[in-house]
Amino acid sequence: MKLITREVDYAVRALAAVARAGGGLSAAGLAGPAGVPRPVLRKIMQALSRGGITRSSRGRGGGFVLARPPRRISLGDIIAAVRGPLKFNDCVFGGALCHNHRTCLLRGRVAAIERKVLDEVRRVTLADLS
Amino acid sequence: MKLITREVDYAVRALAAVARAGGGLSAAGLAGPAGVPRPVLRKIMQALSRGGITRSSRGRGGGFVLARPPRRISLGDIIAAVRGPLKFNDCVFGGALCHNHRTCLLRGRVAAIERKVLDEVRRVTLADLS
DNA sequence: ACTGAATGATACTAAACTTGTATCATTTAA
DNA sequence: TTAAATGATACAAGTTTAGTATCATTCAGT
Ligand code: FES
Ligand code: FES
Repeated sequence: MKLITREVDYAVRALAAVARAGGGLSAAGLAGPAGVPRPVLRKIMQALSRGGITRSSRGRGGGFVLARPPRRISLGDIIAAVRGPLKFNDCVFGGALCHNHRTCLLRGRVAAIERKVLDEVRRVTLADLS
Repeated sequence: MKLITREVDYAVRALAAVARAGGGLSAAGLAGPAGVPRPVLRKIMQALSRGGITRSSRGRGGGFVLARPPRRISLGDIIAAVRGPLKFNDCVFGGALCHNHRTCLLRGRVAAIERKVLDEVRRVTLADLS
């Protein structure tokens, strides 16, 4: 039951490195020091760019920069970009027609807990993590 | 990223049924109405008994009863019995010798969030869910 | 005693998700 | 023109979750 997957952890460390560096960093430059397989980091950085957390420049000398200051990038943003939006309360029967949807005993409670967790992960920013 | 797995959901519904029934209920008696595969429910009930949430009696006429009143059975207890203790912050590198353990940026933060979630799931009791 | 209904314990298969790998296309600076 | 970089995808391997199958053990009723 992981809140933080390995990819999220990689993402956080990579972003922290980018923040430190100031300038742009390439995936290769990030993977090496962090001990992350290069293709994996590439995939993660691509997700972060798609999610609007970094901006990328292609071609020779290209790389990644933060799209906004560290203080405005939250752990929640990072999780959302890498794994998709945090959803604790997805119906355990795969959505669609859940015959218990109305009488579900847990749905509301779990949704409430999810909201609190969301608050927490949004409160932690990259600035706190550097 | 599921806080509640299908098995936990099954467990909650089964326990609610046991609570309603007052007396003992067999796995067969529980599985049918809830629409859960019988062997699956059996496995879950066994886990709940091992976890001290229900007490079982074997043999003909046997079945399960709550080991304590619904108000004293929390969602946290149920999750722990069925899936093992809730751990959000397991080191994403599988524990052992994590070369980042000391410098890990996330560990403390995630542990704090985990504690809050634990508080929440412990606050919700079977009585609330029935 | 015997039988049948029930749980205890385990081993196994199948499906879903996470993690890591591999390619090819596109862009850009030198 | 070339080499270094990202974009986009497809694939393989590993891990976790979900479901199935068996056999052993207990116990009430006859
Ligand atoms: S199980 Fe589908 S909503 Fe609760
Ligand atoms: S990655 Fe191992 S402790 Fe953070």
